[in-house]
Amino acid sequence: MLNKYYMIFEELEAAIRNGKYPPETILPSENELAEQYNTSRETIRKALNILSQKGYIQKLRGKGSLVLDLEKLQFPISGLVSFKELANKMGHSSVTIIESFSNKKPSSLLQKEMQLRKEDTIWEVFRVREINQERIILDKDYIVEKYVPGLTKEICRNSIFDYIENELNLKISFAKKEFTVEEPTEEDYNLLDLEGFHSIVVVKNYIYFENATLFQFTESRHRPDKFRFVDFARRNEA
Amino acid sequence: MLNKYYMIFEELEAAIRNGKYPPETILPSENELAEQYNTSRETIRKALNILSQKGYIQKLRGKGSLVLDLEKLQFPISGLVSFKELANKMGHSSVTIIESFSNKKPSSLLQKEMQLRKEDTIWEVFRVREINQERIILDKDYIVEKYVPGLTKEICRNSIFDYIENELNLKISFAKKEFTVEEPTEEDYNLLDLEGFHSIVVVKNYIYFENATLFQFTESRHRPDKFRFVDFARRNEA
DNA sequence: CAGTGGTCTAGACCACGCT
DNA sequence: GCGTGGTCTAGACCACTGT
Repeated sequence: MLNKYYMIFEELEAAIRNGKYPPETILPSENELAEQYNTSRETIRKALNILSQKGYIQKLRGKGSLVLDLEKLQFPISGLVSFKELANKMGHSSVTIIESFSNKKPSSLLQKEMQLRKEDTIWEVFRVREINQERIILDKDYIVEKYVPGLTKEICRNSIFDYIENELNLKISFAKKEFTVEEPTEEDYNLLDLEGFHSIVVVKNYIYFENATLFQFTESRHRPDKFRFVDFARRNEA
Repeated sequence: MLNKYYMIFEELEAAIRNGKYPPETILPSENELAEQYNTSRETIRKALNILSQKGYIQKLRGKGSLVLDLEKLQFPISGLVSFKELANKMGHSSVTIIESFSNKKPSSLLQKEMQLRKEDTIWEVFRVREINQERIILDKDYIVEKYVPGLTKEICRNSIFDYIENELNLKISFAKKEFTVEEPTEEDYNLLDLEGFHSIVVVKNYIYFENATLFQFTESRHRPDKFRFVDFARRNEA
């Protein structure tokens, strides 16, 4: 990003992360920051708002911006993050196995759910994520071909998000996520290491571009013992 | 709220919800809205940003603010919502049963986790939520007495959040939520209707006031078949 | 009281989409 | 070229916290 306020956010984020501004301390005031970064107060406030939304700081009227304790509140898991990005951040040794890769007409259910035209085709990609030699996650991706052309097995072995954003230069913007718990299917038992488990966590993801077109539906099936989702929520997201 | 921008947000939200601005249409431009509401464009933009964060609209450069399909994206479940608020919105017939209500010294684990002083005491409230005559959810609340004095069984039968916000006039600000799946405990089997279920969804909630003090820890244990969590996430929360 | 964050303004320039 | 949203500014006034 080349925005001033986003760059300032990133600098402050880094400064908090590397301990320049430790938890329980107060950031320099908005006026001071405006001087330091040679900008206006409103621009500083945009940067601080992002920090606040992400749970880095709490603003205190008349006092300043309090740095929150990352240990207690942080979570690289929230928001829109791909498995690749996540595994990297967590430092796990992980392997992705392509179980199947095909281009087909969508099922009528999927066609309805993704509001596809009759002639539209999709990439169907099933991937198993192995962590420490155990098959933990089954990702079933359904991607609209006309929006994401040229997909290959090799790309799926890396990161589909990376391909979309850095090769195709398309901008992923928002997603609806839905979490439920179900009984494992035959497929789950075949593809994952589920000995002794009687349930599976299902995360359905509807993923949209900046222009509000739905281009991908992903069903992510997690072995329950390895599933953990952490979220930071503000009561009034003003 | 008496802020201009928040009132404008609420009006626009209502207008979208009651169909004045249907899905797939474009809102009046920021300049038009600024005139209509007799305010400046930046103030309008603050209102629109809230709509955007909540998944009501998608801003399209050069075009306008597109109204998104609530049916597809909405979910009164995200964020910080109490069971009471939720049950009301969903229109379920629900009953809250107080299993236990006591004031005690916290366990050493809880004392550490909530950063309490030696002399601090807590309210410990166990509540079972019954939906359609089935005991579905066990809520275990631990509330710091010095911050939330005067709690009673009767209040717990209604809404603790309501008491805190409207009687004590304290402002709940943010929370960290953590979702996992565990094996049910003896307690779960005793208090909930779990015949045939072998897992339980555990939601841990750390809840903070506006001044960043942690005043409540809640462990919410859900029967897996009735659990559903929906989230709307933007990739860059700017 | 001085300093902090919260709100609001009026105007500027830019990048983008459309026609 | 015109209208859209995206960014940025310089300044104002308010509410709150501390001394």
